[in-house]
Amino acid sequence: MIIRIEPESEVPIYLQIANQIIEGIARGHIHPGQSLPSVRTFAADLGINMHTVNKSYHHLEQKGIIQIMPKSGAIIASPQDFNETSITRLKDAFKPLIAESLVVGMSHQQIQELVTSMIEVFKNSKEETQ
Amino acid sequence: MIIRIEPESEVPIYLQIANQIIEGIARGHIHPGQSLPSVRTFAADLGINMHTVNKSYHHLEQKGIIQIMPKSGAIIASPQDFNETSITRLKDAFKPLIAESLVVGMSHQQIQELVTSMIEVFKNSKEETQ
DNA sequence: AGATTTGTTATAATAAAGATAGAACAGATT
DNA sequence: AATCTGTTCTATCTTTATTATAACAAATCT
Repeated sequence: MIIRIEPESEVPIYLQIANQIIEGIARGHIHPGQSLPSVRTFAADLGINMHTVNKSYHHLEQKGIIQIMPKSGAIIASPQDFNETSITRLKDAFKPLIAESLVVGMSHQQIQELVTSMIEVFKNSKEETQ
Repeated sequence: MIIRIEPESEVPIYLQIANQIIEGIARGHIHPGQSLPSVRTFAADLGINMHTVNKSYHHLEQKGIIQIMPKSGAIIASPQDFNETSITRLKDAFKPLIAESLVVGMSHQQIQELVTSMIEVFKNSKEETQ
């Protein structure tokens, strides 16, 4: 999986990595059960520090998206391993964005279309990879 | 409009304020053209620093949601004043959330239902207020 | 078994962001 | 004229983000 880091971005590097891993799973480039590169080799590939990658992994583990096996490595979790709190957190994250969309003048339909088209993008690239 | 600040939240105060103002507009508690409290009085009401409120306002102005009249005050902008870049930024913000929703195991329908129910919440409280 | 790789832990340093504080300025409002 | 407004400036403090070394012990590989 190819990950690109924008050092000048306002979003921190460890979140850029985490988000792109999540995207990679959604697109089917990587699958549950597969292992992620070690924090050291990943950091070397990206040209960044080991601890930054480590922070990404723990961020993903906290979300329940990966499982870190101490002294061994990290693997992508299966969807059935997720808890209800994941969805609660997602709701809280969606709320301000939907509010802003409405304030900006988007209609109910426009917002739905935006969401649908984005889901399709992920599902399409998943079909291509499978 | 009532704004509640959680000092222990991981989301910065200036964003809590901005998000709740956006929500207030979406809910119809405040309307385009209306003026926001001055940064000093608002800060006094919330028990926080003037500069934190000022940062909120400039954050909202950058999004195009309010207009700051120098040396005078801030008013809520009208939806027609918004540019296309607002929607582009929103797309980028939605992307990681939708990816995560899919990874967590939510179906296309479940995501749509989540979005729809949230939009309804805003629209309902808007009808009540009007 | 021995060497290597793994995540973990600890300490340290730097830079940026978030928040507060106080003060002064000049335009706008009353 | 007095007050209120956002603006600007300096300053301090805390937290977060990132990098840098180093050492440790469990897991893995050869």
